[in-house]
Amino acid sequence: MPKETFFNLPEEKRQQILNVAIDEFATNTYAQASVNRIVEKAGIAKGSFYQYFKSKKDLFLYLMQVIGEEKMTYLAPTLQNIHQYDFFTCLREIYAAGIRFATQYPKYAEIGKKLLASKDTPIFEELVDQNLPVASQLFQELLHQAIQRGEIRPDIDINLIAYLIASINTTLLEYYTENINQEFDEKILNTVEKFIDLLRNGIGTK
Amino acid sequence: MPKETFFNLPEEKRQQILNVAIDEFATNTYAQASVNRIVEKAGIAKGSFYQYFKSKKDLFLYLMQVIGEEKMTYLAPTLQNIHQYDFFTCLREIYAAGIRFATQYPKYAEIGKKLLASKDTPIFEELVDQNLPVASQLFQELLHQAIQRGEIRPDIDINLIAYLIASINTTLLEYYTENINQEFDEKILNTVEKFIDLLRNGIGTK
DNA sequence: TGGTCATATGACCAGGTGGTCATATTGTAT
DNA sequence: ATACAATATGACCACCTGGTCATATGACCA
Repeated sequence: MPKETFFNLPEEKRQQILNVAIDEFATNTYAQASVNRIVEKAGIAKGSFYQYFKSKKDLFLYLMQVIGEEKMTYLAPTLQNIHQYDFFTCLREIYAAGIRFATQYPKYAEIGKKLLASKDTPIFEELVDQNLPVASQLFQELLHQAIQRGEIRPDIDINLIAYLIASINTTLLEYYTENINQEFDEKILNTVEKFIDLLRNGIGTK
Repeated sequence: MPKETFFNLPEEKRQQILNVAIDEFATNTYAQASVNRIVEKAGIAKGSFYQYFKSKKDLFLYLMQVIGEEKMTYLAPTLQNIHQYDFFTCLREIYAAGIRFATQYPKYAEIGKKLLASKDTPIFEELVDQNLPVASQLFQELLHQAIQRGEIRPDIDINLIAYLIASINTTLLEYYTENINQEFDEKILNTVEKFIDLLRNGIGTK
């Protein structure tokens, strides 16, 4: 958590610092991101930075919290109605929410991607420790319920499929940020639809 | 390319240096890997390193070449008989070859994974420039042929599915290195089979 | 005016990085 | 034994890193 000094800052300056930090972490890994560059771009003294944050890690963890909360506002509506829909509808909604989030905050998505790409680094462990519900676990639960309701073949490997579905989320995002920049939601969601169809005919009851 | 001096080295010493380097790049990203650590662990002087290699990049690119060649010997048999089998058999063979390779040389696989995880870094561009045939392109071609032979629904999005299939390769590998260390080939290949089944019922002609 | 307190500052630190280079050591051919 | 080239060496370089700290600034209050 940032120090009180940071929250006492005028709104404008605080946002400026956060924006610069977001840029830095969206462009570089946690390890490669540089406090020196951040203070330079933000136009503050090195010493000031350490009046606001305990450390580079402190800033990053705070950023992750902000991003996480923001993402939750996108996911919450879906997660609340999760029992009203069948598995594939849920899945589509979750993917769609993720894509809307990434479209709205591409830099946040980039930071998340960079983080996932750098597992096995200390900062990653620290984050999942305090942020237990990894995506894959959510999908495992959904799959389990879907099987009980007879929506999905009971002979699938839940762990594997959940892992696959979770990673496809990232992959779909990557695919679109690489191949089709700035396209409209419609076309993106159309692709999600295609993928869900593929998945349904694969693991759904016929 | 390493300097001639490196290749004049006695076999044993040369291998020792390579092994240490492989360890270093399997444990760290290219950016995080340290020449200082390498020379220390290899028991050679810093100056000697730069008698053998033009730079850190020189060593890494050479390593990638060695790894690439090694992987090709695993893939070559499959790629040669590529026209004799249907799409899904080809796919299974390619996945299987990849998994056998990763089982045999887990450190090579780790280096490859680290590299893929750090796209958008200069070294990555440099590598794909001289190493054109990215996996996804191979799958695109296979899909195209399979559609012409009527093995696959013609209405799929080839780009997307190829990208998905390519990335699943990495994902499957990750899944197994994370969840089931040191299992026997049989079980791993069993999972590949499951996944291919899933894919077939999704995009195959019924 | 003087005192107090939160904040701002940048020189500085120890420790790392990739890379260089003058010098020392070795092997070999004469 | 001598000469010459190939190789080995580690002190050194400039530059970077995250983090510290004594000092300066300025706002508010008495």
